[in-house]
Amino acid sequence: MGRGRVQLKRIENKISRQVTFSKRRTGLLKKAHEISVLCDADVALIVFSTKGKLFEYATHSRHYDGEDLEQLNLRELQNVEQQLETALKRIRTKKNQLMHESISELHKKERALQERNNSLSKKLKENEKTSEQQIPMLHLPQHPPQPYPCSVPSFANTSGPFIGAAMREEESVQVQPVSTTMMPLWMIRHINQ
Amino acid sequence: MGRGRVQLKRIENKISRQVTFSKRRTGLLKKAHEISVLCDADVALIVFSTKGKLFEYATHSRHYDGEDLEQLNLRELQNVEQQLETALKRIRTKKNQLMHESISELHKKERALQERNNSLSKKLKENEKTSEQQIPMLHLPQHPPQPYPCSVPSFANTSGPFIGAAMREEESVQVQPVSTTMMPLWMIRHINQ
DNA sequence: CGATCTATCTATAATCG
DNA sequence: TCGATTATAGATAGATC
Repeated sequence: MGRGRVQLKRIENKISRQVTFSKRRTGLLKKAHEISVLCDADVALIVFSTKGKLFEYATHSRHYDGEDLEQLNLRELQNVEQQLETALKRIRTKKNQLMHESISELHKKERALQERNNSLSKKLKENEKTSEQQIPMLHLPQHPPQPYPCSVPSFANTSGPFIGAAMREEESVQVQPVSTTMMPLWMIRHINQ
Repeated sequence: MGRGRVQLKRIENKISRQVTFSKRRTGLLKKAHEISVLCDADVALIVFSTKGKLFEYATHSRHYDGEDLEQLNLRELQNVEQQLETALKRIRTKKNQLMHESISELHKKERALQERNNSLSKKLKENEKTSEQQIPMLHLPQHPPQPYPCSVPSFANTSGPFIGAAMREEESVQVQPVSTTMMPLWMIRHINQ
């Protein structure tokens, strides 16, 4: 639109990319609003600029801040509570599974290294018999002989500081097919700010 | 667009509303895609038809289904877990507060009714002295004398079946100002399908 | 329902202040 | 960085199949 055909690729000129973003963002929000009104549809639209600035539109926005929470009746709250609990359970399950695998992997490596270590020591000792050189043993910090856990406990309060990292991908942009389970992960971050 | 100006209000004709929805939805998704590519922006767009059918676009979609969860590293999971926990805490706090208020309100009403009841009984007895009519006392089902709770316990597992109700509002649609805490409640429901 | 076809209406790229 | 302006590209309402 406007004076010249548009190539569908990143605008390299920073200035005009910024300008285009501003204009198209406005247009997009407007259209989102229009379709919601004209067609009685629920719409949620979230746009982040390259710099991370957030713009959004939503047909009804029952936020998670105190004031709007007031509006929710008990049944709604029970529903949300249930939903969040289920999500939390899944996240924990996955996290524990990953830690489990991680630990298992480390044990394996540890054993392998220990064996290697032993065989090296052995060879060294043999060498020492033929030479006069003394090479000190390497002492690795020793884990207590950890029993292999059947289930890893939940680590509810061990989260580190928020690292808003690496959620961008360069060329994976495309129209997604319809699915009811889709939700970009970074959206969740905005539940709590 | 097209042959005639558009009034920004719900299209009453069901057929053309449906058609318009289909056309504009396509356009909206396309524009969402374009701005994301042209301006290197992250975009998430979710549209529900009146009938609840879901359409969406997202620049990167790390879903919550098993497969994509695989991709998430521990740090990500810890973050999400923390976020969900915080959200859950707030939801519970609010729910408990509402129940608390509700109980308090009911107690108040109960007391008022009891007083009214007592005074009515009194009057009745006085009347009985002057007439021969016998009017039976009203027996209300009696609550045990409930102590006023300082804190209402959490009802983690009392949620009823999901009721996907009443999230629509007729005329509250408008472009929202930018905020970092916004997230429509109904989105959360889609975390767990 | 979708797809296609215009006539029109909108959005916006380029430009200037 | 912002608003206006304007020429055009693009979106789409209504109609037809």
